[in-house]
Amino acid sequence: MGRSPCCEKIGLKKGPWTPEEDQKLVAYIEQHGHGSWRALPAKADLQRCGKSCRLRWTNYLRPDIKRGKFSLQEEQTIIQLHALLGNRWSAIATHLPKRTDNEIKNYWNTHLKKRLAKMGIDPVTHKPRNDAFGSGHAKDTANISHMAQWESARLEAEARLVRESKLASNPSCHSNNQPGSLVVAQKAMAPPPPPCLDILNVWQSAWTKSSDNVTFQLDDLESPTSTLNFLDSPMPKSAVRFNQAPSGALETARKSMMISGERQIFKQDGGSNSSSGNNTNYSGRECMEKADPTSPGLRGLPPTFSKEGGDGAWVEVEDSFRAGQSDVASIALVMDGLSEIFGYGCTDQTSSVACHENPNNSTNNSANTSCGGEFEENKNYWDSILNLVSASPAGSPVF
DNA sequence: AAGACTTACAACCGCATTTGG
DNA sequence: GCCAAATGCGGTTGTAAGTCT
Repeated sequence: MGRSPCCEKIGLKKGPWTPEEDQKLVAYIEQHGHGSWRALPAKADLQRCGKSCRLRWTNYLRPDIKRGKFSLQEEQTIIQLHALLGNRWSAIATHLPKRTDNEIKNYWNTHLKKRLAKMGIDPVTHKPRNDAFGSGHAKDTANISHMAQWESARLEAEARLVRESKLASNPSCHSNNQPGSLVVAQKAMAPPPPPCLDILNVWQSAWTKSSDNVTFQLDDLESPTSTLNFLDSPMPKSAVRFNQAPSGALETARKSMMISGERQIFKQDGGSNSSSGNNTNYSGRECMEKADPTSPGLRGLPPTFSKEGGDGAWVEVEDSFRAGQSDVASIALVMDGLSEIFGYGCTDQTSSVACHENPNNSTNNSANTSCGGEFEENKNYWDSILNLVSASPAGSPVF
């Protein structure tokens, strides 16, 4: 299907916006709202395409945008969320109130990425370079990068599911508390400890050492003989198992991972070529239905933030929340396909699941004791992630 | 002082996804 | 269900400002 240009290119201005143009755009939107972006330029007497107007508004002119230097906390948030989410700037931006995805992306590319690199940390994997598997061979590097991407996706999935389980277990939020998502969530509760937490400590230390708390002291971090106490970052079990994954399950998981829309989840899940998904308590479809925001259990959830400006804000919240729920559903599909790949079927982790499916079950509690070492070890990590999520001033439901 | 180089970031491009007729 | 428009998103580019030589 051919794609028509977003606007008539001829006669439309490009490049930096002038104050007059800004004024016209702001005045029009304040008076009428943006409505259709495509129709806006003509109505606002602007020689710009609608897309350009939209970008100018969302990235620069919107009144609820904070500009200026990023704080230490903002930097740490970006780093931590980037370790979880990768280059998903819009998702990261929802945790940084008044910062746009474009601004965060630029800041990452021009500041944070370089600093991490100077610290000897791979900004893609968030792991120290020249570690145990840093052989330098291109093939290995590619594998590591690939595995890191999957690991990142998995961490993201787990964070979402844990959050979902929190919601599901909160009776004040759910009129009908459904155990399904909890079961699925608990199934994902044993991630490897990420190195980013140590990185953040170093980051904070560098800020603290900084004389004026404004200039980052890279010199403190550059020495190859630094005493920086990075984790050893052993190859995660899941990553090791990655290469052993059945190709069918891998392909299903890959497809699921790409999915973000509910309709496509249906298509994929309902398709006859689905080659996995029989080893979880709830199928992706079932979980997706549970995650449907129109379902009674989720409909009662109130929006968690609002802003001046009326309906548009609420729509954003609703959309964000809906996206989060569909992501939970897609993750359920992923879990179907990845349970083998990422080792959820391994003894200790499934034990953890069993431990938490029924907290009142004494057998399971004892299982928790015996198998819960890893679970407990990672509890702090997840507390950190959840604190980060829940501490968002906007309280926005990103996951 | 001037040209080369670097940095920072606004803006653009194009693909993916969603929406509505 | 199909199609085109609208919108979202991430990667990339262009350029002004700052710094270096």
